[in-house]
Amino acid sequence: MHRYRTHTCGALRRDDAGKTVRLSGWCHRIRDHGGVLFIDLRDHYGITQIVADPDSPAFKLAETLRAEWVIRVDGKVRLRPAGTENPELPTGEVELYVSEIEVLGPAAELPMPVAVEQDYPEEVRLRYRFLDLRREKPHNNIMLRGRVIDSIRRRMREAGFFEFQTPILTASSPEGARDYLVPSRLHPGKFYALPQAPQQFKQLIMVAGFDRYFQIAPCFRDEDARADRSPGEFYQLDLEMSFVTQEDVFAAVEPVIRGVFEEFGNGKPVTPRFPLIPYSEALAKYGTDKPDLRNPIVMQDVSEAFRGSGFKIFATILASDPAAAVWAIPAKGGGNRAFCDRMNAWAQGEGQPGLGYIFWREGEEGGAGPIAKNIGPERSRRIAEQLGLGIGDACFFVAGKRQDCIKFAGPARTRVAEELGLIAKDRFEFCWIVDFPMYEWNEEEKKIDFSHNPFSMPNIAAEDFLALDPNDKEKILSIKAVQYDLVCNGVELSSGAIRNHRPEIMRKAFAIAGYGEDVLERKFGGMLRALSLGAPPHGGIAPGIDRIVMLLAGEDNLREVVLFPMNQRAEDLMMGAPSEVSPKQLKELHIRLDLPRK
RNA sequence: GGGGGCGUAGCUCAGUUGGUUAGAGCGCUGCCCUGUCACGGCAGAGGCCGCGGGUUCGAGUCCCGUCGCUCCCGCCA
Repeated sequence: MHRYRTHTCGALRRDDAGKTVRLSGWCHRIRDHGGVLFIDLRDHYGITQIVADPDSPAFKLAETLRAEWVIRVDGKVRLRPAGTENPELPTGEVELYVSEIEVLGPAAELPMPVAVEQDYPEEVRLRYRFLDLRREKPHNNIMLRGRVIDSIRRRMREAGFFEFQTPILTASSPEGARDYLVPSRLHPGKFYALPQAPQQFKQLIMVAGFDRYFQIAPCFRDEDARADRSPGEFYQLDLEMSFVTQEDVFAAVEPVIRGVFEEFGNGKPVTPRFPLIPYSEALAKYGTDKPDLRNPIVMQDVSEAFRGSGFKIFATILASDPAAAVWAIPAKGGGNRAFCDRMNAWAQGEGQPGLGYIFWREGEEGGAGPIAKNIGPERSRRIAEQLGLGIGDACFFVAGKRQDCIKFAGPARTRVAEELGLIAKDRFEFCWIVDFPMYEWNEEEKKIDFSHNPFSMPNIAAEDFLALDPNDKEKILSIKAVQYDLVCNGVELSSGAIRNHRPEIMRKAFAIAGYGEDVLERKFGGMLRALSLGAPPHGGIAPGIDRIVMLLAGEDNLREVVLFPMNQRAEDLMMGAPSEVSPKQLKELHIRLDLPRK
């Protein structure tokens, strides 16, 4: 007989009755009736009921067991007495009548219970993560994560991709997020950086001729956390392909993502063909570049209905600024004053002056509410017509500079849909956001900046781009990059691009953003040299593994799908990271501390 | 760096307009209980009410500060 077990705690069935077996596991729950005692013995695979009574030689020891002790039990499998089977358990038809118990790992009083489904504070859960992970939900989430990654690897290999490892200790990169730095012992005053993403490496892999790269890649960024953004480190399905257009990347990635969501999405419908939505259209219709398409509300520009109207606030805004607009958020089924007032109060809570509205009800086809009174029935009827609204519906309005009002209209659109219950929860709605602007205007520094990743290819002919006048601000700001995002249910899953593989275009692109040749050489010299020695056109994308698993697990916090997450302040409460180091270690690294005074 | 929420027993939480000795459930200790599966019953231990200061005859409760956790903004693909 094996030292610890002949079966797992999820294995025994009716057919095993009569066998003498050995199980090991944790005491999940103990029910001591005095004369008969039950232990639910738990391991990774399941739960089996152990029974002891005073006739058993193990009874005395059994009475001393407590929750979460690890024990080994020997005994005979028997059918449970008729009427006492537990249909909730796969092993519920049988039980193990115990003859011998060995305590393998006793447990002190628990800082948090394991066998209870309840919410516990993050601090306790993270400090005792190993206990938290024994619980069913966290345990299953982590197993789901592993299965998702297995499936992704299989799908990527089948699609002709090959997995590579890229360095963890690398060079600090000038663009993007703050780096995690690692001091060099051999090179006083110099530092490695942990990669924010293997961006340059994967491009170099393409230059090296490997054609199709992927990696479940750890990425490190020293930025503040959010619920959907882990502090410090996270994983991406990083991939890159040579000789491809944007369409080729979509055609490669979309089936992998869709397949994974269909495989692990518990039957929830997945968008059959991910629609392409230009960035500017996404902002106009949904008020965000990561729209939740489960929300059916589509916004529209209704400026014309307010221009020169009796609603002076909006009319004045429109008259005073050619860039101003009035944005409409239609609210089907929201046609009552209570709802409209509630939304207005919400907007005020968000620091807005309010949220103007019209609603339509029986007998007031010309619209009700203060705005309708001011603009008159003709104009409000035109608005209803433009947005396809009728009796029982409402419409909210946001006015101002386009960018400003979109910033608020997006959350308002979400809020309206949530309040009215318009969001179809049980589905995965995907889309590609395309045609991101290449540059944006930096108002503070009065200069042109890259709006995304500087490695993206501009979406105009090479000769036209090279011929651009760096002072032609309007033309430059209108240029799109071959850059795209993958969005699901309002969560940005991924960002990618067709890369700029032409050194002269790269030089021009950086020059427009105000970077001289010397800066470019210093920061990206290696990359430029690689691109000047025979680089294939290439592009890729990097879907976030953690966010994919988060969506599939139905969680709204990344920490629920990360094995050992750090807290919001980027501390590992269990391991005690970050920690101070010895003076000797610092000396070796040529580092002297200069701590902030407190 | 900024804003919101929270902080009471090992854990989850209640605690009235400021008023005597701060409560409940789970867990823990002891006792009872032979078919439970969130077993049940009786008894008990366990509190710097995050910390510091203030107002008050009196503060878990009100005010100020501070620390911690969390959500958001900034930041971040």
